Amino acid sequence: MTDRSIIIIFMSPRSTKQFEEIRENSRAKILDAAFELFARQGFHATSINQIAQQAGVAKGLIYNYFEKKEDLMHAIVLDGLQKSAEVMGTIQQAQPGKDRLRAMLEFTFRFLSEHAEYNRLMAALALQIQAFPELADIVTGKYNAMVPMLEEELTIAGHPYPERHAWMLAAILDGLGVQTAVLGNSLQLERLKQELIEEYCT
Amino acid sequence: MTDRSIIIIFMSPRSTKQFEEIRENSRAKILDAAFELFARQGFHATSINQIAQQAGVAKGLIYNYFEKKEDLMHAIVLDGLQKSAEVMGTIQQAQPGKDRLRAMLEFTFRFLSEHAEYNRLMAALALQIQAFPELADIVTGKYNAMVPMLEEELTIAGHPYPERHAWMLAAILDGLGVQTAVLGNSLQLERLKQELIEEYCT
DNA sequence: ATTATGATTGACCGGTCGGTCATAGTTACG
DNA sequence: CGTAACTATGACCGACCGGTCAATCATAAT
Repeated sequence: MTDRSIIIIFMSPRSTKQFEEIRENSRAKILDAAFELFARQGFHATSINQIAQQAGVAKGLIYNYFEKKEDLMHAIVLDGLQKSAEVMGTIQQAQPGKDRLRAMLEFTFRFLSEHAEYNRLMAALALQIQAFPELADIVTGKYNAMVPMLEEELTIAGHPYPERHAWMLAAILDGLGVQTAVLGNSLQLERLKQELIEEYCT
Repeated sequence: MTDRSIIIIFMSPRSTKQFEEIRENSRAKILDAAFELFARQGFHATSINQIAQQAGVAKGLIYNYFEKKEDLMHAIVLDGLQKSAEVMGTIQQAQPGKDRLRAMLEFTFRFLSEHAEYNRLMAALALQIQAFPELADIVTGKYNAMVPMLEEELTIAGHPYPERHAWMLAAILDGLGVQTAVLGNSLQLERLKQELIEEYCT
């Protein structure tokens, strides 16, 4: 058994790190293209050829990085969930109650306006979650975690009906997701945000 | 030019009325199948062959009744919009203000639980409305009409912040649509309805 | 039985789908 | 330069897509 590191150092045309960079770059190009097309047209209406073209890459290369078309969706969704989980982590540093509630609302509204496409993708996924069984538990889990979290913050904030308004707030945020997807930027998100903050964070 | 009615009366194997019944029956079978599959799997994930099989009909027959696959979607959506418009017409008979608001909520919640599939179909359509340009104006029109209508009722009902809560209420109802699609009947719609009524109709 | 009428069928069409794979391209060492 | 190690290509595959249409079926008056 030869020492693999020596083989790599002495025989490989590029360093491991160089290959990793190349791979990461190609993978990102493919995921970006797939994300944009899935969000705009939906999963089934988007073909692998389209993704390859948009990414500026040959079709076959996609299958060097992802086994099936479905795996593109998985990677996109999991990436997004992880990023939003990171943000939620930083939000936990805010003072519980009205401050944290405000931070959540600020984040959600910024997300709605800056990442409308991801929002649309997730909404479409939610409606067809049974077609992506490997994502089903994760997504429904996030859904179910939302209401109790809001209820706790409302309680701390001293809201008179924390239970009732927790699910209302959750439904409002989901509904805004759909409405931005349908009506686009004709929705005055900034104004709505201020009114929600006034209603729940003052 | 021969008299066409005489030709029909004396030469046709079946009366005009019989033919109409046959056509209406077949059309309904096809639309029912298409509706169920579109709602469950989405438009692009559903093939004409599948629809034909589910309807118990040959593929070719579908094209006697509808020019393109898209037209099936159009017919389904327009049928649904018309039915809901009829219900909304009867709701207008209720006393403006809290009574009418309650009637709207009762209808919406009954619709959510009894026609969850149609709700899911419409939500999915809303997210991809640009793929059905002929429906875009109609659907966005319904969307835009919702908030002012709620605002008027809230005003009459004497709500302190009718404008703010009109869009909140609209968002809540949209959000519940998504949530029922994702979480199914684990959502306790009846309880949520009672709480909304208590919040806005008492 | 024949006929006219319109509903119904399913083999068939060109095209596109997701996915494969033999081949080519790129680079850095010996 | 030749070779090793890996990325990248696109022609190609069988399956299935939406859509067509000549042929068949069912009926009821003659």
